[in-house]
Amino acid sequence: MWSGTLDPTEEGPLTASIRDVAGRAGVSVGTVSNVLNRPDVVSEATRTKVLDAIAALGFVRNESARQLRAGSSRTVSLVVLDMANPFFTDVARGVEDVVNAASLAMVLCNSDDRPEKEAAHLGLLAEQRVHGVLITPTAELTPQLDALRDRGVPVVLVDRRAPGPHQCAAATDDVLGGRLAAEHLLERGHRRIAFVGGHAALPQIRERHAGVESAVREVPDTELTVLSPGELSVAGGREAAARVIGLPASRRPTAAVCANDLLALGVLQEMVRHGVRVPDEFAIVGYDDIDFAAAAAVPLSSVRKPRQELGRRAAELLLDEGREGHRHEQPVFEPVLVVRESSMVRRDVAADREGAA
Amino acid sequence: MWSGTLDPTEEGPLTASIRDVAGRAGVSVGTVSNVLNRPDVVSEATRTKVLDAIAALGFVRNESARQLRAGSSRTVSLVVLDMANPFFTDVARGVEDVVNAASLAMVLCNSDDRPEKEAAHLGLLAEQRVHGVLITPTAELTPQLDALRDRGVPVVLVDRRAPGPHQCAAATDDVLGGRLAAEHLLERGHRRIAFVGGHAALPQIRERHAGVESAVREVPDTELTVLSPGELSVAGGREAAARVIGLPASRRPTAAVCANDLLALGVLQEMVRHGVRVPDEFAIVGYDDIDFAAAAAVPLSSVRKPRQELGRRAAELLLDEGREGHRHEQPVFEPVLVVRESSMVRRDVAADREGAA
DNA sequence: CTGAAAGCGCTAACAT
DNA sequence: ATGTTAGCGCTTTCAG
Repeated sequence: MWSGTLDPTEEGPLTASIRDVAGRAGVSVGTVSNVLNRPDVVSEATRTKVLDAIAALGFVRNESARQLRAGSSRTVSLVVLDMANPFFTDVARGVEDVVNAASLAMVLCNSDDRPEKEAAHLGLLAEQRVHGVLITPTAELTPQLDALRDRGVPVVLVDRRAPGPHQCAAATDDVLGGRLAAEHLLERGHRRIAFVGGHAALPQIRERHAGVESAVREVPDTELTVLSPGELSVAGGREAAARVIGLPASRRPTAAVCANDLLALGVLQEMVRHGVRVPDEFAIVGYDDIDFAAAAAVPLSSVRKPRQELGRRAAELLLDEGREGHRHEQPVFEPVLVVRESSMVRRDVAADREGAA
Repeated sequence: MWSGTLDPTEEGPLTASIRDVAGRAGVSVGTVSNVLNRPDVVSEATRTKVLDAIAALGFVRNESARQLRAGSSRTVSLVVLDMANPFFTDVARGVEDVVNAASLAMVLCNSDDRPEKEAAHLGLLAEQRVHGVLITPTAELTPQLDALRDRGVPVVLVDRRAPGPHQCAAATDDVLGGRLAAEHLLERGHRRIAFVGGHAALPQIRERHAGVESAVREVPDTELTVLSPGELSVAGGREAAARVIGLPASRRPTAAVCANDLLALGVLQEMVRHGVRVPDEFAIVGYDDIDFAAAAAVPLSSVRKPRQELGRRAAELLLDEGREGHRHEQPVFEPVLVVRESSMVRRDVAADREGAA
């Protein structure tokens, strides 16, 4: 016999449970559950009865209860370094496509490039028994990530190479990217080049730096100035540019490779503000090739990464982790240099420079 | 007597429960729960015993179980129209600050301006018994929102006026915003003005349009051309600009007010691509004043809204909905016009224009 | 201060 | 095809 809490004549103000539905439809809870999860196994007649009751009561499944039973949630989490960086929202778009197609939900977490925030998020995600975690970690890898993996939660690194073979990662060849940017500037005749990075703890940044450095080293009589503004943002770029401008002319770089486009945009702004002509007096190459790069005051040359594809691939790897006989994969995408106005030296200027050299 | 599933000598590969902890610490589950939730009520000695067991087992609370018991989750959801629009990530930042301070988590959902996606998200959120929903709804208000509210889930509209007094909303005076933009262009001597909106169903867009229209109407011998590209994005802006360029010179507008900055950036790009000089031949005013507006090829004039503040305020209202004696509030923020180069006519050109008129 | 036990809503055996 | 029931992990009375 059913003894629900709801008077069947009036719809309760609060949430109806599966038992209320069963009561109203005159069936058992098991049957209601079947209607919800295996509709084919229940007769047409009772199914409509149940569906009617559901509609009448405004019943909505309680996901917590499902999860508790199932042991894990239907949610995949993407933890990014900077939600405001379009690079990451593009990655997120790729993730979302794949994850939604698998009828899972994506939740976006922002670590703000701060380990404490990252740790807090990972803690919550662990408590929520998320289905999997996609993450671009801050600086060094947290032990929390291993802990998660130990508990059986798939973890895939995004835009970051895996430190070992025991995990999946979808990354970009950032050494190559840095090299492409630097070689381009060297070919254009630049000899004093700046690398605008962030705090050097981030491996992606270190790799880009390494690429730039090795390219610059291969050419004689070159000089590399490294700048590390406080954050990888437009403000950080402005900060770095201000420092460049402050250098004595003899040591001042004539071009910069920036570790991302936000920095590049900031450098550009500050240069323009000080009347430094870009690219004639100072050339700039960004990194990521976010959409705004092409729309900048001076359209920005940039090292393009397959942003959505990175997210998609990472998500696919994550979903595969659950399957039988999964093998960890670590695809590395090749970046491509997109040359725009910010690094195109006009012929006359180039000639001047050669004349002076 | 305890009968857990874990051999106390080895740490289980899977998740330990509160019972395992209790077993290992030699106390009851109630006590473990107390250590977790009301540490002050348990003696120093047992507390450390329990804490040790927790550490040894790598125990992590199961949030689903907590939620099931509590009836609602510790999560607030923000549903936005376009995750890739920096306006919304700025709003999200404001929300996050408030929500985290209340030790709740924020999850960001992207409706992509599509009612079906919005509906799908709201459905999931209902199942998850979220603590509250902040939303910039697509077009007309979904019945689902009322349904959520009926179930006792607080809902606050963001960047959108409430249709009635029975809900909270944090909005901007978009009629004023549209008017500010249009008056500015009229003062600069423009008489044929374009309004670049999206599909006119979005009330925010309609209001901006209304503001522009009323300002234009007040001046004799003016003409307003309305363009409605497919989406409120950079691509949409390019599309609109292409249409403007296609108009016969006699009817072609000399300036545009765009419904958001992405559109404005698109218009700018397309104009530049066709050799139309901005602002001399075509002036542009955007809307939202996202950070990238100032960094555009031609720095963009824009109607500034308090983006983070909008998010913060909305989140505060949401949190207040839970409290005793809550009164619905509908703050309306005043936008401010920020004039930059994209709408500054050079003196000589202005003189030409006057001479011609 | 601690232990015992009920129950949140759901699913999946198992029984009918 | 449908009903019955155990139990997922946790919190919270209520006893002791």
